[in-house]
Amino acid sequence: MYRLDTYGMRSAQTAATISVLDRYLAILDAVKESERSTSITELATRTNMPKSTVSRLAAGLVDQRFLVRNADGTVGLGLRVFELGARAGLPRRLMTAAAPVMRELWEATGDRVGIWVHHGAEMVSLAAVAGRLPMLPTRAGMRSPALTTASGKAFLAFCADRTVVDRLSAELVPDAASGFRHELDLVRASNVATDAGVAYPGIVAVASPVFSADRTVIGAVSLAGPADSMNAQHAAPLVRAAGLSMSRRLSAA
Amino acid sequence: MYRLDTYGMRSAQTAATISVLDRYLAILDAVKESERSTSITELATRTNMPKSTVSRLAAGLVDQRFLVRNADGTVGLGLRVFELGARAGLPRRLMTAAAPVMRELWEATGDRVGIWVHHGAEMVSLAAVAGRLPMLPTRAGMRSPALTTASGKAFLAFCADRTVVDRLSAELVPDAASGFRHELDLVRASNVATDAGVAYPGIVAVASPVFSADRTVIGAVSLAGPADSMNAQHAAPLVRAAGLSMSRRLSAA
DNA sequence: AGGAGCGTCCCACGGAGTGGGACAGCCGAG
DNA sequence: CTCGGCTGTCCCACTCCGTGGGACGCTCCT
Repeated sequence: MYRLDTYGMRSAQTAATISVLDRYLAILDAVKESERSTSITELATRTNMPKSTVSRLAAGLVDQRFLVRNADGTVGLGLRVFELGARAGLPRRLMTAAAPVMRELWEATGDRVGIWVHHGAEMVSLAAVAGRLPMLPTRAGMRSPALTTASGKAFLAFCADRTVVDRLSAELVPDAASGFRHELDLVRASNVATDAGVAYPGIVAVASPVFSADRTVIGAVSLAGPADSMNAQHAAPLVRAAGLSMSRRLSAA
Repeated sequence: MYRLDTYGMRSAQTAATISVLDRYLAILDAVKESERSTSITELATRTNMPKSTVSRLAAGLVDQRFLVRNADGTVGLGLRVFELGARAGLPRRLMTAAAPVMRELWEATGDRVGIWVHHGAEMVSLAAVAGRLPMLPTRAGMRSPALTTASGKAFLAFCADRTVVDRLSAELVPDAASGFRHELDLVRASNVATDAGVAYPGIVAVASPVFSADRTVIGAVSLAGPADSMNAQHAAPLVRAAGLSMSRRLSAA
């Protein structure tokens, strides 16, 4: 394993040697990705591994209850991943700090409230409170593109790591990239980012960054509602206040 | 690897060959178990592995963001375990079915409400409400002994798999075991189990089973409060109703 | 400087993981 | 009933990846 393959390997292929861990996690991811429970054969195709290997590895994961085996032979995510996930430090701290604030925001607006953290090219939802009106499936563990969503922009605007922003905006054509930079400037000035139906048509979202004690962004709080009933201008101060409040509570603890 | 060691291995030791997966998961568990973030050396002692091995394996887990590396070199659980955990099927379905009911129960009583599923000799908490936000686990992933807690007894009383009950009650001295069986009979008759300070001193808990569509128990809902301010007799009907309501919602979806 | 602690890296060794293929069970079609 | 196609599992020779003692570099104390 290991990042550098000391001997140059010719030919395309995947190469770069795959460790056992990669295989196990590929299986877990494949299971996660599929909405319902998954058959071994399906996993084999999705992960590009021999069926026999998947069978063996999956059996190991089942033994450890990272997967559960259903009566029909398919597998789903097991209890153990839940136990682990529920203990992940950063999400927990953010969530406990955010919970009461999210609720206040929800009571004040009735719209969908969510908290997000950044990962790669996406934002990962930690928790969401459903709004009263039309619902896109928003739930914990869900991902949304960082570049286009309000929460993503709120995060990126304050992201200290320039390389992250550069890498993401590299996918844009030059003038879109400069427009994007400009937008981030505005976000920095106002502490709120907005998305008016770009990421999800008909839905307006407003988001504000959340900072940890050392003043680095760790996520964003967002408010989203139908374009016709929600007013971004009106919501902005509320969301900004929520972001600030979460940051304060996070530092306090 | 594999369960049966075909050749008898003499001497004590651990033996029984340990697979890579076991090692990885031992590390994850060790990290989970410790409240705060953990050093590599500490993990090495806790898991009984050479430091060098732990370092390498942990690095792999960090690469995959199953662990996060803090500035001081310690590690904690990463975002990825959270993402996985948030998608585990059974907990999710139970939680979404349970959330509104838990909230009602909380509003009616003000006491601590939790839902639990069974695993081995313990009950695992899926979610606990102290605040008003549904779906925000206060202390999810926590474990309690199945034998002594209200939720454990509520589950065991209806557990179709006799071997589970037998195996657990095997640890009791004979007359305690028969007393336990008798108590389970009462639970079956009333649909509620009670624990008055045995598992946790000064705390009274009442629990009721939750059934899936096929009428098998999958967990329990519990209500817990301080012994002096909570009345088990009074709470019982509410908890029983909550259990029924959850079961109904679970079958409906 | 010296020492004690940490985490990482190196690399010869060997056992653990690999996966093609045989196999058994379960359907629905012929 | 028998066939073919579909599952998931098991076997086992081959080999490659994980192993871990020990060297190393680092940061803190004393």
